[in-house]
Amino acid sequence: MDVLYSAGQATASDIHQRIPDSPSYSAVRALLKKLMDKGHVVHHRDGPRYVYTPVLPKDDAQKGAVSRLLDTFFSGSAKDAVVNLLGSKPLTGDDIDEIEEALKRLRSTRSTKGKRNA
Amino acid sequence: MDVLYSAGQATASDIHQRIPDSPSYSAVRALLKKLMDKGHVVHHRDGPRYVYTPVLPKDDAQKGAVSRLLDTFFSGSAKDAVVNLLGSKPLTGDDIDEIEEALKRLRSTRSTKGKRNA
DNA sequence: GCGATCATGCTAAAAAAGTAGCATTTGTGT
DNA sequence: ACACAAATGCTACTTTTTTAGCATGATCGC
Repeated sequence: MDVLYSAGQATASDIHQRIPDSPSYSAVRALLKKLMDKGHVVHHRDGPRYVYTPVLPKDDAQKGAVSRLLDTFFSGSAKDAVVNLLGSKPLTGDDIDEIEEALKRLRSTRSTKGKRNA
Repeated sequence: MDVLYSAGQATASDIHQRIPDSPSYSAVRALLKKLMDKGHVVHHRDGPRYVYTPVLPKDDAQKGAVSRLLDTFFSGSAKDAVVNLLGSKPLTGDDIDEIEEALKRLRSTRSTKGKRNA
């Protein structure tokens, strides 16, 4: 599913190739069939092969994944996660500016100005 | 493993209880034994039971998990993830202040002032 | 059209995970 | 000390997953 969400859609062999230490091609195909049965993915024909697509919209899956990560490693604190992210990867000046703007928007959204708590 | 990283350490029944839709207690115990064999967790006695602890330090596991999430849902962009996080959960004013400070520290670290790119 | 190639549909077998249950050990409370 | 509760060690069994392989159907190049 990670591959599917990352690529948007993929064929069986795509998926097999993009999984590090992946099981056999047979296993990947069997899994895809099971995911089809369970309704987690759909496929459509593209020439001689199937292209698989996740059913749950990416945004929804993302929400769940982020929430799980927050709970597991950041005690559910988005703030802690953000601070960690800021330190984990190099950001360009433009990146920082964008984040700054998002922060500004956040502040202006928060009730009336000057207040200190939620 | 999520439970272990979230709690720091846990007993078999802790883990069993904290997993939603969890398999049987037997399965959890069997899995823990396998994780022991593979060297992913260790345990020590605490009275009549075992307390399990992950071997890989939390920071390392976190790094891997964050990296995977970034790749799967944010094209590897920490900036996109941060912006998403800012919009996903309500933050207190203090939270925003802390993030602001982290941003400030980041800017001051980045080469000489006034520059626009990495 | 024809052969080669590639992906699928399917089957059978091996490997792994999940399950249940019980004997044994450890600790708790009376 | 004793009965009771709880967790482990172990074992046998069931279910699921993984695997390999082959026949069928679709596409591409010649």
